[in-house]
Amino acid sequence: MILKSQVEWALHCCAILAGLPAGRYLSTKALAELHGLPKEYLSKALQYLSQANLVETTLGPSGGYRLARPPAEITFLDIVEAVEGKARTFACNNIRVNNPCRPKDHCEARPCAIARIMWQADDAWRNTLKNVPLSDLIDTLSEDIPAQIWQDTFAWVLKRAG
Amino acid sequence: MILKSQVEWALHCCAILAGLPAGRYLSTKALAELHGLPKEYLSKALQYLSQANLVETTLGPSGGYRLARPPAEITFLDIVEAVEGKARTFACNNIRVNNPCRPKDHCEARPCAIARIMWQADDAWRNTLKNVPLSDLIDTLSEDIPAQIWQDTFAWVLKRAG
DNA sequence: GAGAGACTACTCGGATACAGTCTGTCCGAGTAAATCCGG
DNA sequence: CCGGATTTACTCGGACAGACTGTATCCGAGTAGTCTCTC
Repeated sequence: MILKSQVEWALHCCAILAGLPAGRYLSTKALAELHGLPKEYLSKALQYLSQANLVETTLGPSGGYRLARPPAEITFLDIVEAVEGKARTFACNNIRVNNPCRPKDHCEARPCAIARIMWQADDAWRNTLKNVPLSDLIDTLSEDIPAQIWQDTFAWVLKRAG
Repeated sequence: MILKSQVEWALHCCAILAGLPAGRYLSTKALAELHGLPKEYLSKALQYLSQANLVETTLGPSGGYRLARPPAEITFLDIVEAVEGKARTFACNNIRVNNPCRPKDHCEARPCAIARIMWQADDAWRNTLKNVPLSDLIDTLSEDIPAQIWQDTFAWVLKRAG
């Protein structure tokens, strides 16, 4: 079980979009070049973000994407779930009902104990992601990345932002 | 991203094996019938458990599997990792190095900030699973499942345990 | 010079192929039990 | 009746196909900007 690479791409793109001046858009083409990714496929990841109302789009020349909300109001979980879906990572198929010793009319009161535990772990995972807003990532990145590169990057981006 | 069904099967099988009297083995065939699963494929899940030294095997008539350690010393994480592998759920491809504004000789001091956060969530997930020993599952199950079914099941199992 | 209309070029979005993993199945090597035979 | 060799039947383990999701790509619908023509 491994998250699709789209998740990584979407997170990186959101980090860039979060640094855009208000009202500016950035195209898929620019985002793809910046990260060295296949433009057409990255487009699909951004579509997921659009369908989840995390980003807004504009068409035509100088069109592209921008965040639909301030970075402080977008969490990692929002982005991950937009790409991966909201389904739990553990699917319970209720195989306990196949137990030949179980009366056919027996009705289970609670979800399978195994599923409950696996879902607790899933909740822990999601809660961690839910507690990290996109703005936190920007703060961390601005500490990690040397100021020169940081500035150059956004100069590069602004030149392409419509 | 969803865990493979083998994980569910392995957990259920371990729960049954945990209830076996010391020294008895239970065959794949019996485990498959009990859970209504394809015997040959379930066998592969049990192989993972065997390779991880969670269970011991014996061949020949009345052969099968038994736990290699007391249930209190086997955690959910042990079982899940035996089947799914120990790789993190988020793979960082370091796409930040493709940034055209980054000097080619620049060496990153720390892992990508995005990866660090995703790995924190992964740790939270794993820690939850690590804190649930198999013995806890047995306790929960014996509360959930009506005593009659519980007894019938283990009578059924013992009849087939070699 | 200003405004309206048509044109163009660029964008996103969905529909379409390819690959890798998960799922499912098969058969062979090996072993413990059961059987049979001799003492 | 007892002990040992043989047979047997059952087990696990790895090798072999099919289905589904993830990956990658292409092309069409639509729009914002630009240019041109008219007033």
